Amino acid sequence: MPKATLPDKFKQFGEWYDQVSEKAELADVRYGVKGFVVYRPNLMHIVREIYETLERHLIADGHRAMLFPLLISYKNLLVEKEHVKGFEKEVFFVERSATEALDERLFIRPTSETAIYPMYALWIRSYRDLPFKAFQSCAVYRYETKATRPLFRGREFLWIESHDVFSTRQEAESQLLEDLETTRKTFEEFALPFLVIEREPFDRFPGAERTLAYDVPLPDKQVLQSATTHLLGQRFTKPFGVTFLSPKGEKAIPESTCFGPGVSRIAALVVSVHGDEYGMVLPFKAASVQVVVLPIRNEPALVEYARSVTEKIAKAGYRVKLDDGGETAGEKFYHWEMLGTPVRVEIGPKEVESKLLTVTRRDLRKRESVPEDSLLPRLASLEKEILAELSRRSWEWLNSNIHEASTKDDLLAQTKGAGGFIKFTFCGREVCGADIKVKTGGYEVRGKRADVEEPHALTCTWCGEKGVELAYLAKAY
RNA sequence: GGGGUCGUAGUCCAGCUUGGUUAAGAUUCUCCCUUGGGGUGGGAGAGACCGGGAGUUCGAAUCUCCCCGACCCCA
Repeated sequence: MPKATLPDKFKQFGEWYDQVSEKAELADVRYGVKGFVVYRPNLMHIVREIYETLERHLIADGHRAMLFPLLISYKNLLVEKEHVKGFEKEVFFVERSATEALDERLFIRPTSETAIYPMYALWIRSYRDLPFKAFQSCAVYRYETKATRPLFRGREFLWIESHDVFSTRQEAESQLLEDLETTRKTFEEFALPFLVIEREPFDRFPGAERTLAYDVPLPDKQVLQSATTHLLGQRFTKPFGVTFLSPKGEKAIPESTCFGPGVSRIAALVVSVHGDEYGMVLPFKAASVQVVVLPIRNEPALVEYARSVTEKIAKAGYRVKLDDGGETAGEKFYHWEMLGTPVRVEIGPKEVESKLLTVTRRDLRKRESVPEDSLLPRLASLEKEILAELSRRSWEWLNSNIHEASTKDDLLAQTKGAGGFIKFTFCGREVCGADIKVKTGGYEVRGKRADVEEPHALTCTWCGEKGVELAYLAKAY
């Protein structure tokens, strides 16, 4: 029987994650600057696929790509007060070259509102320019003081930020739902689950009027926020002087939204949610090698047949690799399992003789025999089956981590036991949320479901004041 | 923000208490032989200015101080 390569990710998630990151050659933490990691090729493939998917859906939703500079004039930071306050401690400043002070103080984008809105003020003149929907794929920088963790929390991370401007509040509101769709479709392609939760007023992005967040529990049952979409209203358009002329010729201030899917974090989800004790488990979409053809021994007859099978698969459009290295079969199995390669075709004397191929799927680690003639249709069905299986498992994982508390004692007990999300009736008050956090050892009110209405009790489960919503509580990254 | 633990080949680590030969082992990597349907076995070789700096000393991986970094616990 094959031995597990990694620790149990549910029992020792930190250790599991570090090891898979190293053994599958994902992020390299030896770069030597706190909060900054190197994205190695195996990780970059996943990252690029996530970018491709998000960008495809954003473009289908009417967005266009753009790119703003990394550095922003310090003056821009002062324009919107609440925004500054929210980011103050996390902003990197650029104030000098090696030999002299800069003419103008600059800062590195922690997010790009302050770079983008002054330009929008120049570009947007009339209602005909609206809606204006654009995004950029880039890295942003925040001086995190808490413990950093590769991909989950870094001082540099990759994301997309879309910044959309509308004539009316209604259009802006509905953009939040479009962003939800973009997230839903993207997550679906990577078999990832999520809960879309509207953040409490006291927990919003600095400057936002509404914030929807996409939360996913990791194997240690702490919750990761993977993306957010914000209704900014006139919060930025007004101070940055973005205006438009209405059809009647009246000057008006437009409404805006922004959407920020965290590509680094989504990549971390792909690794963490699907992975097992043998390494990554990737859906076809995320895999740089989708099918590996593996001669069981390095003998000419086997390699030759394996090569013909490889070519056939390649012609059908799959990313396929022939592993004709000199390692033993077992070593190769472990290697490709660590990398999460969805399908493995094993070629030995029996296969050459019978043209009956041995096909192993990574998600279930099960072998089956497939006649060579049926290989391509079987790959096509495996692609769907693996995605469906990973999706089934990951949603089951999410759902099994949603609990409900009807009394304060119940809530306290739950926070000590199961972890994950705990549903409860909340009064909506910040002081109550703060009290919960202190007394439960770090559980935070995430907010209520944004996609469905859920009935709540009359009084707050925690403090007994009037209840306003069914909220979700979780420990978060 | 507060407290704790730890930094020795790419990786995991012994040595440190009690300073003193060439810093040991495993894994990894290269080559040879062997083996081959779940990490074969053997041999040869490569790889470490012991996290950085300063100090104590005839002599520092080992003792002292500062800095950097990592991990864990608590707010």
